[in-house]
Amino acid sequence: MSVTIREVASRAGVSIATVSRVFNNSDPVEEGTRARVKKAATELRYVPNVLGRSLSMRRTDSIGLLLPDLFGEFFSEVIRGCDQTAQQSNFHLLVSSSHNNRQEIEAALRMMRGRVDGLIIMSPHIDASTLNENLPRTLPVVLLNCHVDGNAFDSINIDNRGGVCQMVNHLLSHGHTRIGILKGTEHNIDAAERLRGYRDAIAEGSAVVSPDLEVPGEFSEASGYDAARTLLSRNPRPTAIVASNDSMAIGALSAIRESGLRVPEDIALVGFDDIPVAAYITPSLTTVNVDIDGLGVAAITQVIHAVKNRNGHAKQQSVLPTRLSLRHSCGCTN
Amino acid sequence: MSVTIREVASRAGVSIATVSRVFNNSDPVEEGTRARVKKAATELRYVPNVLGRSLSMRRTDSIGLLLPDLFGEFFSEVIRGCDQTAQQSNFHLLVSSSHNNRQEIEAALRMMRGRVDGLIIMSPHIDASTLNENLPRTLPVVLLNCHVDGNAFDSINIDNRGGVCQMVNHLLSHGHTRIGILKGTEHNIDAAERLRGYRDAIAEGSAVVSPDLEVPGEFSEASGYDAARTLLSRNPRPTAIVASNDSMAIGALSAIRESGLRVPEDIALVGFDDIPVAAYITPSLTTVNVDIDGLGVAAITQVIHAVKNRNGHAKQQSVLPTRLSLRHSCGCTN
DNA sequence: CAGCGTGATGTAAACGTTTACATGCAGAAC
DNA sequence: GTTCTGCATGTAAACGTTTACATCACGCTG
Repeated sequence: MSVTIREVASRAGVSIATVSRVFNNSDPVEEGTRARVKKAATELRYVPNVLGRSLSMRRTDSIGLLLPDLFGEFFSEVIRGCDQTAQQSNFHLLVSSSHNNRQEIEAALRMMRGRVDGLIIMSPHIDASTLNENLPRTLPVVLLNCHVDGNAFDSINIDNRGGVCQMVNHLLSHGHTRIGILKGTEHNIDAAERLRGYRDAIAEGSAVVSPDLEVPGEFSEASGYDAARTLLSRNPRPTAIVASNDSMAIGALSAIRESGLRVPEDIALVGFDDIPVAAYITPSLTTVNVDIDGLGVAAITQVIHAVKNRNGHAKQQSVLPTRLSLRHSCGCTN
Repeated sequence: MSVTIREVASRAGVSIATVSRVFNNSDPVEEGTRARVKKAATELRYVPNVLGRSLSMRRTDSIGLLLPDLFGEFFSEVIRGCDQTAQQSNFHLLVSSSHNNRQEIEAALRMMRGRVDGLIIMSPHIDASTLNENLPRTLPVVLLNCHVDGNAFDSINIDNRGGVCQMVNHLLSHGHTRIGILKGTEHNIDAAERLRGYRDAIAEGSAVVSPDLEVPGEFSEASGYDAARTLLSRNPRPTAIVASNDSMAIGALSAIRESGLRVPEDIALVGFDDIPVAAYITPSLTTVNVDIDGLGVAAITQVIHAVKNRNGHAKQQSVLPTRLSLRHSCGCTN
């Protein structure tokens, strides 16, 4: 029942083409006519219908964002980074989350189809064939922390392995040789890469290698708490613990306290992500810093670039570096 | 360049109407024709264009979600609750965030127009006239934690005032009479209501009333840290601190520790929201529990109900109750 | 004065669907 | 053998825009 371009045209005594021209500044329109059209439009409270516009122009000015299950501060930051950057370029964000298996992702991909000009996908469950089968080849896609082979798609990854390597080396330099890890969610690519960094650095540093030192978890505070209790019951006990993310580290800290041990005096503890709260807990958490906000910004920038080039640009795979945020929980004293 | 219903029709040797009927199960189609159409569609990898569909059907199957600046775990939870519930009803979520003044909100409202069948708005900067001027009267809207007079819109609010009242009463029952508050972001309705709860309970409980005990902040860990330092420098010092949310409480905890005081022995500390991390910090944080996820679920449920009734239903204003999560930081020992 | 460019506007065909209505055809009822 | 009923399908008009092309008036050039 909303007012259309036709009603504005008839009230202003012009054709619909002229109204369109006024609203898009696409062709010169005489000053008097322009004023009449504008007047008619405001009187009728006319707002152009985006659907008709999109259908005609074959673009939607929206970017889709496919996320896994949301938790913690991490995704707030990603979404914030994406949305702000998108807005600056006059794009909108279509967010869809909680896709935890291939079927759900395929459904989500099909849903997005036609609704968006480009897509950012952050999902551990995606692979190249799923993408190729469910997406038109002309749709720009940026993969965020996905594990997809080849260079057919733009991708941005965090240097998970490198970050953990650095961190383990740091612990080694503190003199630790028996270092445990609280693993992240199974089949999650971040979790797998962080574990790989741990194993590589442990092996290279000639520290103790033992399956007993690797405990499963799933990125939440609760699972960090449980996993740490398991690790603390090992004999001999590790003298340092690497948590696969900060939330798990916070859960672990609680478990360590409960068992009567002190951090970092009796046991060192480190995390990954550097979420804001990491600096404020006691002891402050040594962790691997990731520029989360920057991740979202980079992804949007890249996908918009692709949209403007009609996906004809050279695809680019990049890895975002990480750096250590050294605080107290590892035994550093600054 | 994507394949349309017309190409499927011609390949299957039928009219476009029949193809549409097959895809929508809207009218009976003979088994043989149906099979031919399906075959042609899969061969061509046909996917119906949602824009054409929406234009014709006059619905988009999307719900808009307007949020203020995102921070912390809170909004992740809200978005998660909304998205999951929306998906169950085959709706999508169009998220737009970071609207911190009236102009940005109006722009966002206009952007959403035509793109969504219903709208959830969470913004401290909204008022009834802004809504009426920028939205068609037929568009279902649910206001989340907004401060809009009258009963023209559906709304869901958290019982901010009641939650803080309960909490202050609890502190009074611990024997505290000099209780400070770290205030939330200025002009934010949640912040204002929580402050009101504090003042009312303090007055009613005959505790110390003083402007010195109210310190400004803005809902982040950093501002909680700063505000707590200010409060600790008061003479006499408060024996209990109410933070306007958990993030501020965490910042405050860090400041209190630095000053050499113990929580809860020397000073009690409480928060608001009950974000997951609250249970895992040391001492565990006594806070006002809000069913964040439930907030999103309720909002989506209500807006979808409105969409299905073409916004002709009786509007409903509801207040979500809160309850205390008693842990260690207030001096409780369980 | 013929011819021509130019600026302002209108006309109508896209864009990809859904759907009311029309058509055709087979079998049943009379 | 009509007429009626009902099913399967086709036709064409929406839905609300943008835009290529056509039209027309006007002033300028040669």
